[in-house]
Amino acid sequence: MLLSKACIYGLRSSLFLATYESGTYVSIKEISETLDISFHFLTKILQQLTGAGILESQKGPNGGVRLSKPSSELCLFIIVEAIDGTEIFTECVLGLKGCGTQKPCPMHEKWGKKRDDIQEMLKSTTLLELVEKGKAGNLRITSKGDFEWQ
Amino acid sequence: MLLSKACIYGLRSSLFLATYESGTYVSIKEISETLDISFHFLTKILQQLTGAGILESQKGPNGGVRLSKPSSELCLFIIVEAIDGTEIFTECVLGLKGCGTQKPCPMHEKWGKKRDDIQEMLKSTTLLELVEKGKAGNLRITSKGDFEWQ
DNA sequence: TTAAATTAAGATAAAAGACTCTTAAATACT
DNA sequence: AGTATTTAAGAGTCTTTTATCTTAATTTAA
Repeated sequence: MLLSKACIYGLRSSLFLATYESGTYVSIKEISETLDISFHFLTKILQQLTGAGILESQKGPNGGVRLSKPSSELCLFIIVEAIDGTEIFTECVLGLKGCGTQKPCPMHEKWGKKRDDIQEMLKSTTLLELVEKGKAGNLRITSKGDFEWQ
Repeated sequence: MLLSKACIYGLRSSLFLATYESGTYVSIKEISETLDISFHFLTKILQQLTGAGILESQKGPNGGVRLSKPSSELCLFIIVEAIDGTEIFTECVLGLKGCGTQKPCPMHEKWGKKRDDIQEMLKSTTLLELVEKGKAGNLRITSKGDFEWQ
């Protein structure tokens, strides 16, 4: 698995938040129920995103979390970075520490290209783009597939 | 991490075995010491590769393991497949079960391409190719980098 | 100003992955 | 035959990830 579960949940939640009108807080309970993710676990993950400045949170009734920027300005990369870090974009496919152009492994060049491709993809894909694609094709963001795009 | 540690150790060991003259058994102890991998853990991993027909094993003095085929006929994919399985080449980047062309997620197409690229790379890369590359450039297959190509 | 709603934070538990230890089985060599 | 060497196999431990439970802090609204 390329991304941790925490990271995947963070991505799905961000995508879900991007379907809401900008500025409205959505409670974590609602997110966790809609996306079928453990509430307490999700709370911690979204705290990380809040800490990273990707989300804003509000306590109390009618509180919740929301995107800190327009969905057109949020790419997948910064969410992955905030939760899983950037190590996955630098680490050696053979697990060798310090593998790089200085002292590479035999796979370094080939793997480096694929890694960079993935990173580029995550950087160039915005939440807005995915929401538009999702709406247009009625695509899934839950395992059950019962999510209705607004 | 894309590949499990077990898988990485399997790949490194296979690469190491490919530096030996075809037919010679190499003891797991030697592999584990050279590549700095826990002996008992490695034993199990190599048992998996033996079970999958990628390696052949021989018990007793002067026993060990060896590649079952010429290194030119062994690609990285079958080693990954034997240890980590093929799920990594089919699973959804958002973790949605059953995500596919039938009922895709918004990332399905983009991620599918990257996944396929990686699979293609692993299928088209043989142990021989990596050994030749390693010898030519004195590249690393250990973390310490103290490995000497024969 | 009190009660309800909600995120924040810490402690705990369960599951999975990574690694270790022990014993058994097979084989070669003396 | 006996002994040392080596893989095979099973049980057990440690660590990280994933998930849960409990309590605290904040905020809205009646």
